[in-house]
Amino acid sequence: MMNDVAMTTDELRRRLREAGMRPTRQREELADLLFRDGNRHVTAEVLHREAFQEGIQVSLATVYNTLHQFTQAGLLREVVVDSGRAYFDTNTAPHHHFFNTASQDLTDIPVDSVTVGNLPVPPAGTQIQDVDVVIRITPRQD
Amino acid sequence: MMNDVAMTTDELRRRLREAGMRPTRQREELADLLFRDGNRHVTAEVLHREAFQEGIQVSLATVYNTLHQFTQAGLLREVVVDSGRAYFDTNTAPHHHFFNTASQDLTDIPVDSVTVGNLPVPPAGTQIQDVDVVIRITPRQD
DNA sequence: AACCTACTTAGAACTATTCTAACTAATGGG
DNA sequence: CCCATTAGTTAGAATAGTTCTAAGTAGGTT
Repeated sequence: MMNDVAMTTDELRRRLREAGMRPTRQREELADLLFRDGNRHVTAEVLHREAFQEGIQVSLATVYNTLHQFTQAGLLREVVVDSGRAYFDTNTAPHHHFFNTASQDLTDIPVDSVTVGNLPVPPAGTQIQDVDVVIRITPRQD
Repeated sequence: MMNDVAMTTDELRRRLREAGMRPTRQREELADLLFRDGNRHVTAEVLHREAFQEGIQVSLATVYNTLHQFTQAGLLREVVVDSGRAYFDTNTAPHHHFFNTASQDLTDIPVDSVTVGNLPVPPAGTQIQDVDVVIRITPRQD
């Protein structure tokens, strides 16, 4: 199944219901912002500001709740690249990230252009959950 | 040069001087905690508590300052694995990490047991600074 | 419509971190 | 050795990001 980021309203409602969530105005409008224009990487603050600018009335608390609930439901994925704020990625397929430390900008790395080979054996009593590769980049000084 | 984590007082003083820092009691005692027992991964809170337990008088502000200054001087390296707190690693040689999401425990992955091959070309105008691999692990459910 | 329960919200609370500005200590010159 | 200079330390305030609380609101069901 391909990661069809642009999602219809019906598709979204179905997925919310499957996850035990009611399709509320706030969740639908935030989902529209998140999924209508292809892959995105947002923080709670950024999404909240963007909603406000579009005239969508939603509190910051609801933005946080929604981001976490969507993540639980598999609609989003959290990406850890900064020890001060959480980023959420609409692309839930396995892939890795560039993080521009100067601009705080997070972008996807095309799946096949990094290969992580030769995975280590996890410590006794544990199992691997995820393998995250973050390539930190800076503006090039010429 | 190998990463000689256990550092003599003289070696430390030299490195502090090189980085333009005076060798103060607080910096020397924190350095001792950090480097005397091989590789460690600490948060500011943890190091501060540990110092307190050993009878070392140092404020939390100084712990933060010291961790950042040591990082600047190349004695430590910050590892980003949690969007809520910063971890610092005494091992500054290139290597990657396991992060146990249940226990919040961070451990090194032996250098050669992961290979990241086939690095992608960074976006125009940028250059690669670091490649961080974090393998998130959980307790195994049997 | 009425009821139940999930959802949203403002604001308070909390956690990690940084800042401020007053004191203290290391260093170097006389 | 003492003083002046400047870096460093500190308590506490401030800030940033996030979560919590408890009161009101709105889906969904009957």
